[in-house]
Amino acid sequence: MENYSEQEAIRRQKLAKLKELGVEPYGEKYDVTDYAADILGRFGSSGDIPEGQQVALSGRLITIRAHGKASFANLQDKSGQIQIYVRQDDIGESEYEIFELFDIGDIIGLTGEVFRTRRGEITVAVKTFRPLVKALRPLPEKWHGLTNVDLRYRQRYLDLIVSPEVKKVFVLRSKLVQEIRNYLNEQDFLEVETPMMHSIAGGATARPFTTHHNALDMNLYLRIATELHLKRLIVGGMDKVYELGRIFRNEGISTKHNPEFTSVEIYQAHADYNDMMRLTEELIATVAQKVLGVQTVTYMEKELDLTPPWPRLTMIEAIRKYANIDFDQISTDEEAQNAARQKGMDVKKGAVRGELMNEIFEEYVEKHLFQPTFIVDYPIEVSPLAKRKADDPSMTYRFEAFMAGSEIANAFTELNDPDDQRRRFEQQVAKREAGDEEAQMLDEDFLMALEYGMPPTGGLGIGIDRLIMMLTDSPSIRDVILFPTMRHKE
RNA sequence: GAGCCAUUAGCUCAGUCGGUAGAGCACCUGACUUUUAAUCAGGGUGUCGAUGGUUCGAGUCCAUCAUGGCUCACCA
Repeated sequence: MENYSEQEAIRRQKLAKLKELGVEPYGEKYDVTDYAADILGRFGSSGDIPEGQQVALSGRLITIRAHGKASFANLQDKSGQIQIYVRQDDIGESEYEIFELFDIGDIIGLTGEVFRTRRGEITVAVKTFRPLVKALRPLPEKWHGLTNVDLRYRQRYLDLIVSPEVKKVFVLRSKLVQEIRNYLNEQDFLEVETPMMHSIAGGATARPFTTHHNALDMNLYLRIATELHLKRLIVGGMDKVYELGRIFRNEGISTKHNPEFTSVEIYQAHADYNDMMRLTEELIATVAQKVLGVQTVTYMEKELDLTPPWPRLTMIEAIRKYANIDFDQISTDEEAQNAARQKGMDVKKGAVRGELMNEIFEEYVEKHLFQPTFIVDYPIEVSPLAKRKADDPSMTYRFEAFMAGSEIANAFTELNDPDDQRRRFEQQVAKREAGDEEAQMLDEDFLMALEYGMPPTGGLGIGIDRLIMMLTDSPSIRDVILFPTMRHKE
């Protein structure tokens, strides 16, 4: 007992007392017929409540106001809270004695009749009740709730109990994800599941997590993208597929990055990146409309208008506009290096035009892209899986969508020339051998698939967590991930 | 990985110049049968993140470490 805090010890004493009185503190399933929000909705904010409105509900006691031989309390269930009223005269002395052993945090089931108090609050006058579970630890304070972010993430269940707005975000997340699926399913896309453990981590430039399979004595990577497997399915004739699921990248943690995050990748044969742009803006606007009822949301105190069509700007135009550099006038690596140096950037030896273009874009342009914007046509050096533009072989049919200064989607007309793909992989391997741990690996098996022939295809990836951030006005990715990655605490 | 900040009761926080630890909520005792941040009277429940050091004396000063947040770097 000496390890328990005073409050825990007292709760355990009450637990023992309940058992002494012949009451099982960990009750069986309770037959619930009503939920708090439904009851409140049924009777409105004023007016008489007819007699005989019987209800049965269960939930957690969130506040208790004892007045001697009667008590008020608030009961919280999945729908919200409702006040309950317990009177010794109504339930009898021995039952009231049991009720007095309840603490904030306990879960009980009860039946009663709905009435309106003098002050007008809809309340359930309890007739019968039963303990369902005794809480052995006290809940966080009712007024300030749980604000210690460390505890909020590590003990998310407490955050959910005491912070309705936190719960609301995760309910919205669930609905938004469901609507993404609905939208894609209605468009005749097929949801598939591909391996999460890869022998080659491909489809993105990122450092993977590694693991090991004992029976096969084989090292495996957790996937960093779903791309290469989904394209194999396109080769296989599954013309419209998507996968919505977890991706793992062994990189930094920030308000925009969690080591595991959720993406949806969508592939459509006989489509190109223009089709993917339309799909992106329609998909996002539609799910916002369906779940939030609007296409204009507030993010960080600014209006974010999701209504299609979103503006399209080539990367070269965007750089000209925000960084005042005209890459149409820059054709060599040396000229690009000079332009970057003039901007005050640290230019690596041997940096090439396409990489510098991308760096300048990320440094000077991205942060300006608050309203949803498509940045179109990316340099080939940073787009090893995208198809080369017919009219400019240094550029690809690729776009990224930006919202609130963050990249939320990446898409291209897929590269389906296996020989070109092999050369691009080989360039990545060379970068890798030069020490770039994020450069891609050569996936021979994927190249073989391409050699069987992949039809012209548009592919799209959307970062679900970031999209949810924007749609729920959440400043940190940890606000939209129930259990964000945390350091292990001793 | 770097810089800055934080860590005190179950929770939210104060703690002055280094002098034996404080408040609100929660909790305990008593009163109270329509309250609602219930009220009234009483009660402080603590390894001051950890370990060293300085000092007669450390929550407070110094060092190291741990955890978290923010910013930067990396990344989506």
